[in-house]
This record gives sequence, structure tokens and C-alpha cells, in this order.
Amino acid sequence: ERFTMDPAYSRCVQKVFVELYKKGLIYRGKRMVNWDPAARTALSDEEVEMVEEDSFLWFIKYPIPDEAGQLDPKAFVVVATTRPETMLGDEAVAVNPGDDRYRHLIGRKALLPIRDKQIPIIGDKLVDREFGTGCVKVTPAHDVADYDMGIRHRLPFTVVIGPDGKMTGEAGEGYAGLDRLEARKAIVEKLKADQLLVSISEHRHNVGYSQRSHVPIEPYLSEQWFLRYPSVDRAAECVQSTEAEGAPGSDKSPGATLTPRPIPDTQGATGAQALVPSLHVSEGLAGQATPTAAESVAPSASESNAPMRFYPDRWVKTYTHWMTNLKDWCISRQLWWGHRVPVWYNQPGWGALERTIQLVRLRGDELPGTNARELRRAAWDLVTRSGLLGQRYKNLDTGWEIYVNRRSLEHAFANEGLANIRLVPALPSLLQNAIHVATEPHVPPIPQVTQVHKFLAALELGQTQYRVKFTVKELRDGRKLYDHQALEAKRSEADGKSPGTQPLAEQLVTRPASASVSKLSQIAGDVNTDEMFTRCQVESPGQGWQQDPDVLDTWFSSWLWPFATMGWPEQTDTLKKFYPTTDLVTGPDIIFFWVARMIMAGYEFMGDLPFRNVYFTGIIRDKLGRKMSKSLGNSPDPLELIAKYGADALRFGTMRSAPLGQDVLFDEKDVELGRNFCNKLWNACRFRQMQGGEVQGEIEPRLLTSDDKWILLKLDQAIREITTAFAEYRFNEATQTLYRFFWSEYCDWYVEASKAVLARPVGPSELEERESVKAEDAPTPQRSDALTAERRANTLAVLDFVLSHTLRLFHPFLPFITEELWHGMGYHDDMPAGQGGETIMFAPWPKPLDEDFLGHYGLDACYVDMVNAKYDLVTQGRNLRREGNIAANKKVKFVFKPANPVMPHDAEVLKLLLNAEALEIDPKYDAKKGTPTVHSNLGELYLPMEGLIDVAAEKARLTKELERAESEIAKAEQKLNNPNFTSKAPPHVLQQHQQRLAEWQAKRDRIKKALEALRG
RNA sequence: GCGCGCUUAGCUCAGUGGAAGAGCACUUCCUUCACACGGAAGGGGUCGCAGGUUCAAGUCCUGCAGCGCGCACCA
Repeated sequence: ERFTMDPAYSRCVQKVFVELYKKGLIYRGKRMVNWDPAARTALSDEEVEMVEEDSFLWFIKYPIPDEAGQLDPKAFVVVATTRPETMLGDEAVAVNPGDDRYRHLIGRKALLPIRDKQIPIIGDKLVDREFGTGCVKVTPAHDVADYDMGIRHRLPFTVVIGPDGKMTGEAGEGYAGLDRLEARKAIVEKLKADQLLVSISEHRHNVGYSQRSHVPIEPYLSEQWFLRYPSVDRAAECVQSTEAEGAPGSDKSPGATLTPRPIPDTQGATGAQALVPSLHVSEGLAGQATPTAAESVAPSASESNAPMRFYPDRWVKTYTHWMTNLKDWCISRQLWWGHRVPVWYNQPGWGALERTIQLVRLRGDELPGTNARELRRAAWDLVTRSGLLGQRYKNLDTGWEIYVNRRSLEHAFANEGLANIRLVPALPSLLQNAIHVATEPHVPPIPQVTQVHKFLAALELGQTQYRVKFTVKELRDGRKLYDHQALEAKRSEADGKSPGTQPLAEQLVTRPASASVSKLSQIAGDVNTDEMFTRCQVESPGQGWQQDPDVLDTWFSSWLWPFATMGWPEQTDTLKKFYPTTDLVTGPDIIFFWVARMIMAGYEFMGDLPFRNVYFTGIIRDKLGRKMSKSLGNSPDPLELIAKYGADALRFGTMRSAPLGQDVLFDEKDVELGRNFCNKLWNACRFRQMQGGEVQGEIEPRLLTSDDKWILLKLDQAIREITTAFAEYRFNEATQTLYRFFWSEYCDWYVEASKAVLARPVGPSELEERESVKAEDAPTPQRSDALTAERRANTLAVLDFVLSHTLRLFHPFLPFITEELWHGMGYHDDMPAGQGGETIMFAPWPKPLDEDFLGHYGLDACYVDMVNAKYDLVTQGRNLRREGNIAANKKVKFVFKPANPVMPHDAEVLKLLLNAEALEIDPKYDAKKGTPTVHSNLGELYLPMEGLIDVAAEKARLTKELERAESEIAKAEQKLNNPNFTSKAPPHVLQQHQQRLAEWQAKRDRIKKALEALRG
């Protein structure tokens, strides 16, 4: 057990971050990320769920003014959009450059409605001419595709939707402060009023929802930490589909080991011993080559050389597709809880500020009625009192100054309802990280701040830190003081030979005028400012350094699981022994989140893959096929189910209904089945206990009954089937085999038949009966008591043999009840030293019965057929009772006319299972006309019913049986008369069909005879 | 759009070229001594549709239909 937030594990996570940072694989950048406006954090692409929704496509008219800026009502383009609210941030209209309809417009300007702003018309290949009007509005700050276009065409990035999902001041009066969906309505109304809305059509499209908070995500520009995935090539190649290489697991030989999957050596392995998956307890330690390992390592020709296998195979395709289309992983989250980013900044104050504000925010939730200002005040107070900001902080109402990490400030502002102060990015490339300061003239919660209003920023540093000075001055028309275009203009000016009349520094800074364009470029180009102000390391660099407030995506800790749990980065013995591991059991829904990333981390940090086999379970869904989820409330409480049915029942029932790789619709009935099964198992053991006698006695071959041999052969068959099922990861098949074997074969037939030996004392009348039986070894009356006791003990030994095997076979599926029964039955005392003892878990895993065993106990396969026929006779005999309307509890007399001599034991079993008052064995029985009869190759079974014979009914029943036989014969004959079949079918199939035909023909003849007798 | 599943009894689903299966539900009978959370006997199927390969197809191939899931920058 390991908790990823444990200190040791947490250190691993941070070390990995530092290592990847030093390799240059982790970087920080301003990117378009998936933003969750409810949780106010970035998300990875994998955390976004696409949901298909019915929406609308709004067609909006954008006027095209002429060169002189005059509007002609006939000059316009129509764009189609699903998100009208983003038009406030439009910076261009794009058409496909190959589109003759619009090509001539490229380079002209369009007038953005509502904002009355001129935006360029650009040409971009990305535009699909077929969709909508072939003319697209471009909102670089609020759409991933538009962002790329914005970069390509050097468009401004105007942020009109804030991190809270509300429109920013940039959105303009009347919209700022509105929720994005409210803004959409308002804008549509406004466009209608202005007659710029051409039409609305229904449109179905995909909307990304946050997996975390289930709100639509916003594409949002923000500064985040990213990871360029490591060891991608090796991870992509290590698993391959085996489809093309012939069916896997074709080795169905009865003696198949539990580990038929070869485990080839991996190139470049760290030298750690590959452990062979095995249910046997191996004495061998790491470094000792066990024979099992040697055998298993030898690959067969048909097997793939890929070192890893997926079960089921088809997920390889999904995996490979993802691996070959990797995008950098956004690993930072703006959350309170998680592993913190091990990066430190030497600007004091802001880290504490950030955390304090969040703290106050949390507390504020408990204090209804507190307004944002009070919260903010409280935050400032806390910060100042803490002394972390010292004198750098001044009264907010008159102006303040703080050294700050821009992203955190932006974030803190947003979280504090100070959305009217927004710092937004201005430019890509050199000034990508420059600050675009804007004011928002809409009414905010804090009057003093609203009326503020001038922001001046000093850009002193490059990449990541900014020293920002804010002073409160008068607002001028609510306009931003400068925008990126101004900046860019100034920059080109400054880069040019002749300095502009107004140096950029003066535009940007009040004092000191230390920042200049040249300095900016110098910093950005030549100086690694990160070294000066940023350190990536696990421990704090010392006084004055503050840690990045972001935390890491939870999967950034999970992907280290296979080795971080075993002491990495120390090369512990555990790690050496168990890495690479053998099997991963997980759900296919986290192939990307977890499996793929663990594989990459394994190669990157251990130099070898983390596991050899991946078993993908199905996903348990509700009855409607929906995934279980807290919000739907469709998830049953496992603890309640366990209380109601038991843990074993839940486990067994679920596994029984979950085939390899298929999802399962959860049904409590399955758990009920499990519960019923546990009950059956318990009672079957109780039956054995109630018989008393020695536990696990020796089995004497001479005394084995046909039923004993039958159940031992059936056990052998079940073990073989289960062994194969395990080897191929078909666990539901193993449970079904066990269920069938134990319930249908052991309980329904064998236990019932064993009562002929166990539970029925041999009385004089029965001995007389036996005298009349022609049997080779009929007991003499004198010896019968002793013999009965011996036979009884022998049957008990068989019961114990079968039960002790069954319990072990069931143990993986029913761990609790089997452990309890293992002890309760006394089997733990009987195991050889080191094999049984304190727990069933150490007992040897059952193996198929070997040749010696079969030979010694005379377990010839013919007993299966013989006993099957006997039981079939019983079933048919019971059917006779049923059809004769004889109540199940009424004892009646049967007559059996055997085709061959019958063993007394078999006669006894027949009598018992038929619940007969008596079973008369008469090879020469001459039945009365109309006596209900069963015909089998063991002989004929009659149910003589005095006064109850219904000739017509019996005739009808036999006719029906005859029809059945005829139809089976016809089918078999048709096959066997086909020369193609006889010449091409394999001999054993041919033989099967011939035998079948013969059996049905014999049966048909017997039925015919009986029908004739009935007429007679 | 691309990819992957699924379609078999009333329901939920196994089924690996060679007799169509299970659990639940249903009908009838049975509290006989391990178990009524049980036992016994039954009824119930054009294996989605159409072609093809094969001696043989629920199973392999192709196409179609319906359902589901993943991926994808068609605004």
C-alpha cells in the first residue's frame, strides 16, 4: 500500500519533475489550455470529455467598409459561428485563399459589429470552404484553431472571457461581467436589433466538458507548465498487436502451464531479473534462474517479439494511435491540493499572498454575506501581518506596489472577484510574456478600484517574472492605456536605427526608466533570467525564495507508480527483484491517463518497461449502460452490497459476468447469484462434515465406484479448463467452469449419488435385492457391513479430495469463504509441511491429474460416458414421473431391463436418484401395453403404473421422441452421405458423427418397438 | 470524418469452424435427512439483414442496418 501524497512518494514526484526540467522536457509557457471555469484550473486534453449537443449556428453579417471607411449596405461577409459571444474578441475574418468567392477580400478590412472595430480579412488554408459560408470569424484568444491562426497572422489576443467564465471588461459595456451564456443571448439580441443576424440554423456539435466539474471548458490563454513526453519511441514500440501473427494462446494442450506466455528478454534491461508470473510459490530469489523461468522464456515461433502484451489485444490500436499523436502534457493545476511544483522564485511575498487569498476565499465560503472587498481586505491584512510583504505593500486605496509573479497575481485577482483587473498577454515571440494591462470600466464590486485607474507596468525582466508597479490615477475614458499594437509599434521603432521620439520605456514605466526595448530583447535573448530568479529543485533555495503555488496533475504522480512504490530512486532490493513487474490490471478508460504514461516513465527512469502484460477489465456500467458516477448517483455502494451479500459474493458475481474486455451492465442479480453460490459451497462442505469420519483419508482404487471415477475425471477436466482460462486472462470463463463443475456436476449429481454409499444403511431387503442382480463382485451378506464401512470411508476420501481441490480453485474468486472452509474442514492440518498450514493461500495450486494418478485409480475416460448415460437415464426416468403426474415426493416402483449386467452400486444409485420405492432389475421384463418407458443404451426403464396407464398419452410422448430421433438421424445422415464431408473432414470428426448416427438409430429402433408394443 | 466494439431465449449476456448455452424470469411438482439463498422436470432461438469462403459458419471474409464507445482544430 502506498499513498501518493506520502512524503517519500512526494519526493519522487518532485525529483522526477526536476530531472525532466533539467533535461529540458518540462517548460513553462503561455498556451491555449483547457480551462475549467468552475474549478478555475487548467486541465489536460485527456480530462476533457466531448459531449455531442444540439445547438445553433448563427450567421452574422460583418460589413466591409470601402477604402475611405464608408459603409455600403451591400458590402459585407457572412460568418457562421456556434459561439456568438466570442465575437467581441474577434481580430480577423478568415477565408480560404483558394476560395474564389472571397479571395479578392483578403487584405481588406471588415467591421466587427457591436465593437465597431476594423479587423483584417485574412486568408488561411485551415478554413473549410464547405462549412457554413466558408467565411470564419477569428477569435485568437478563445479558440484553439483561431489561436494558431492568430500566431500565424500575428493577430492580437483579446481576452473577452475571464477565468471565471464571465465576460471581461475587454468585452465592452453592456457585456462585461455577464456570464458567457448570458452574453451570448445579449449579443444575439443586439445583432437581431441591428439586423446583422442573417439566420440561425440548428447545428449538432461537440462541446468539451470538464471531467472534473462537468461544465463546458473554455479554451483559455494562460501560463502553465508543460511536459514534452519522454521515451516516446520505445514506449510506442514495446507493445504490438499480435493479430497478424496467428491466434495467441493456441497451445491448448491439457498440461499447459499457468504461464504459457513467453517473456522474452528485453534489450537494455537494467539487469533486474524478470519474474515469471506464477501462482506457485517460488523458492527462488532474484538472481537465481529458476527452471520455470528458463522454460517460459523460450519464445515460440508464433509469438510476437514485442516485450509487452495487452489483453484484449485490440487496445493496442488505441494505444498506438495516442502515442503517435502526442501533444505536450499540461501538468500544472491551479488547485489547492496536490504535489506542488518544485520551482522557486526569489520574489518575496507573492507566494504567501496567493495562498492567503485562497485561504481567505475558503473561509469566506463559510461566512455568507462577506463581500469581496472584505475578503480582500482580510487577505491583505493577513499578508501584511505576516510580514512577508513588509513595507512593500501600501494602502490599496492610494496605490500599492508589489513584486509579483504575474500569473499568480492574475489568478489571485480572478479568484478574488477582481476580474476587472486583468493582465493579459500581448504578443507572441519576443514579447510573448509582456503584460497587457487593461482596465475595465464596468461596475465592479469595489467602487474605489473602479474609479481607479491607471496602471503602469514596469517590464524589467524577461521570461517569467515581472516587477509591476500599479499606481492609482485617473481613468481616461475607460480605455486601456496601450495595447499590444502600440507595443509592437514601439518595439519596431526601438529596434530600428532611429529611436522614436518617445522611448518605449517612457510609455511603460513611470520610474525608474530602466526597462528599454533593447534591454528586453537582451534579457529575452541572451540572459537566462530563470537562473537568477527561478530555481527548479526539490528543496527551497533558502530565505526569500517562494515556491510556485501551482500543483501537479494527479497523474503526474501516478505515472511513477511501478517504481516509486518500491523505493526509487534508491536501487532497493525490492526494486531489483520486482521490476519490471508482470501484470497490470486496469480499465481501458485510463490507457492514456495512466498506462501509456507509466510505460514512458518506466523507460525513462528505469530503462525498462514497467510491466509485461496489461489486463484491461471491462467497465461496470449501470443498467442503462452509463458509467458509474457520483453526480448521476447510479453507483451502488459496495459496502452496502457487501453487507447485504458478502464480499465474496460481490467479487464472484461480478467476475462471473465480466468477459475479457467487455463492459458489464451492473445487475444486483449477479451479486445475488454470488451469494447463493457461497451458500451452496458452504452447505456442500457442511454435508461432508456431517458425514464425520477421517478427513482426507487414503483413496483405495479397488473401492472406487463409477460415480467416484466420474467426478474425479470431471475434476480433472475442470482444472484443465480453468488453467487455460487463467493463462489467457479469461477469468469469467474460469468462474463459469467452476460454477458448472461444482454446482451441476459435484452437487447435483455426485453428492446425490454418493448418498447411495454414505447415507443409506444396507438393510436385509436390499441385500436380497442385490442377490438377484447379476454382478461380478456382489458382496456376500456376511462381509457386507465391513465392506460398507470401507466403501463409506473411501467415498469420504473422494469427497475430501474433490472439495480440497475445489476450495483451492475457488480461492482467487472467493478468498474469504474458502479460507474459512479450508480451516473448518480441517484441510489445513493435512497438507504436507510448507504447503498447507496457516492459510489456503500457501496451498499448492491444483494441477491436472497426471497419467500416473489416472492409471493408479483406474480413471478411464469410458466412465464419463457410462455415468453420463446413467444420469441421463435418471433424468428421463424423472421425466416419466413428471409426465405421469406423480408427485415428486411419492415413491413408486421402477423396473430396469438392463442391456448388460449392472453393478449393484449403479442399481442403488438409480433407485436413489429416481426416488423409487424399489428398482426391480429384470433382464427379461415384459412390460404391459402402455407402460411408460425410457430407452437408453444402458437398457430400458419402465414405470409400471397400476391403473394409471394412459395409452394415448404414452403414444404421444413416444411419437414426439421418435420425431426428435428421426430429425437427428436425418441431420447426421445428410452429413455422412456427403462425399465431400467424408473425404475432407478430419477423422475424429467423421467418427464422432458416425457414432452419433449409430446411437440415434439404436434409440429410434427401441422407440419404434415400444410404439408397436403399444399398438399391439 | 477516422478507429474500435456490440447485435444469440422475455431480460442480462457467455460461446475458441465440427450437436444452440448460462443466470434471472416463466410453467408444474417437491420443505426426502447439506442447501427453499434449495431440489426435480419443462417451455422458450430463422444466432440483426444480404452475400461470400468452407465438406461444415453463431464463429472466418465483404457489404448493409441499428446501438454504444473512443479519437478528431468543420467555426
